[in-house]
Amino acid sequence: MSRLGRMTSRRPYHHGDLRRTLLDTTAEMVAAVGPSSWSLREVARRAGVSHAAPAHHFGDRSGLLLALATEGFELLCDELETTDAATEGRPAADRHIQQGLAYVRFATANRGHFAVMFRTDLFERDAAWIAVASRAFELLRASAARLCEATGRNDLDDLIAASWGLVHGLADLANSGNLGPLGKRGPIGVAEAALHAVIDGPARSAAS
Amino acid sequence: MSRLGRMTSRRPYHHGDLRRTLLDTTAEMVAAVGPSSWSLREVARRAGVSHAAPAHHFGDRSGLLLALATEGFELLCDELETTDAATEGRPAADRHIQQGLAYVRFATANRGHFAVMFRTDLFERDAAWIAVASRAFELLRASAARLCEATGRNDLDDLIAASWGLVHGLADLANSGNLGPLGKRGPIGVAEAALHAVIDGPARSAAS
DNA sequence: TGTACATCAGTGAACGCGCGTTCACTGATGTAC
DNA sequence: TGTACATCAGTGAACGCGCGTTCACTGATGTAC
Repeated sequence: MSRLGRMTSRRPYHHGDLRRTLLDTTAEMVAAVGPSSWSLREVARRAGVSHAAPAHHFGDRSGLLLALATEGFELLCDELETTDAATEGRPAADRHIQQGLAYVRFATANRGHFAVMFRTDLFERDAAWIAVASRAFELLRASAARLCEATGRNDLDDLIAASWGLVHGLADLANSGNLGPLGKRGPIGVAEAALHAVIDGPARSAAS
Repeated sequence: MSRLGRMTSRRPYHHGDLRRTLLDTTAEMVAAVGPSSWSLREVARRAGVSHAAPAHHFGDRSGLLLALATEGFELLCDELETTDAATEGRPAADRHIQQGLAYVRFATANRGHFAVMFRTDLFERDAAWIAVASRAFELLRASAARLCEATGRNDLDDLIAASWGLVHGLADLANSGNLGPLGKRGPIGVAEAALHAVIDGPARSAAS
């Protein structure tokens, strides 16, 4: 087979956007096999690149994970901010619920990222990770604080813990396939009903 | 050094309770490095036994994980049932909150088990796993149902999803060290406040 | 427009390692008679 | 109480494998003049 005959398959020496490709491929692999069982070599293989190439962009295994985790928080912040902007003018309780749903939406749509973001045993936290993780937390806090102010609640920290725990837990259970019969409505549906049941109180939930 | 001089260190050929020891050791390792990064050989090493010994009791790697996961659900059921018995006669809301705290207590006290129980990508579900996982779910459902009946709520499924998600999420965040400033009260303290804020409603939480 | 050179991105061979599993074995225990 | 034998639990050597990392390299790109 002549090399000259193939016009389109002539892979260039430089990849073009290898960094991006490696992040995407790793996210896919992590979503499939978890944040520990993927391998650098397999990622490189799927990206169509020699197994030593990733080192150029991320240093080592944990460098790639750190980059993925950081990107995850950025995507989460985007989702939260977009949702916040899109719900402007609506009641604080509604908006807070929508923030929670944004969390679940992000987590189920980006399973690879989500599976890695909080696994600080797998990488060394750096300034960028801390900054963006804090930013995500602040967005959540702001939403909860708005709700507290609107309703006269004075249990901000408890509301944060409850909201975050609830959406985080449901996202994790959904991603690991453990919602069982509860999951018939899909992760977002379950989370929406659960948040209503708990933020608005049972009366409203029952009425809906 | 003479072998005859040591009376106590004469390790017997048979271990005595190797199965138990392997489960404990694996739980420790999983708690330390996650449910994928532990190795059968290291577990055997720590148990002071040849690396081929575990195969005798669990077949292979995933067999050991399945056993650990199943035991985890048994421990969880124990915790829930004990707590349920201990709170007899108290109001349904209190009892439901205590069930949630039992979940968090179990998850933080048995991190290795908890990290494995829902990871059905790592082992093949068998009849025993399904049975005991269902039993745990039924305990949760029963507690939520009692609360619904006592208060006239008709959103059982939503209450289950909210409660389970909340405690599961907080347990996971606590175990991965991501509760941040929220975690100052400890996982149980956070969960208790969050459950109050959401089950009793904010009024009571604020008053406490 | 052309040439020299620095920089960058990706290669491929080599390394050493720990792993899971298999297998024929041996030491210990329990049971039948 | 003693002997034969089956069963069970653990051994240790061997296998083949995929892994992460290192390293000298080469192809491609960009910049200075």
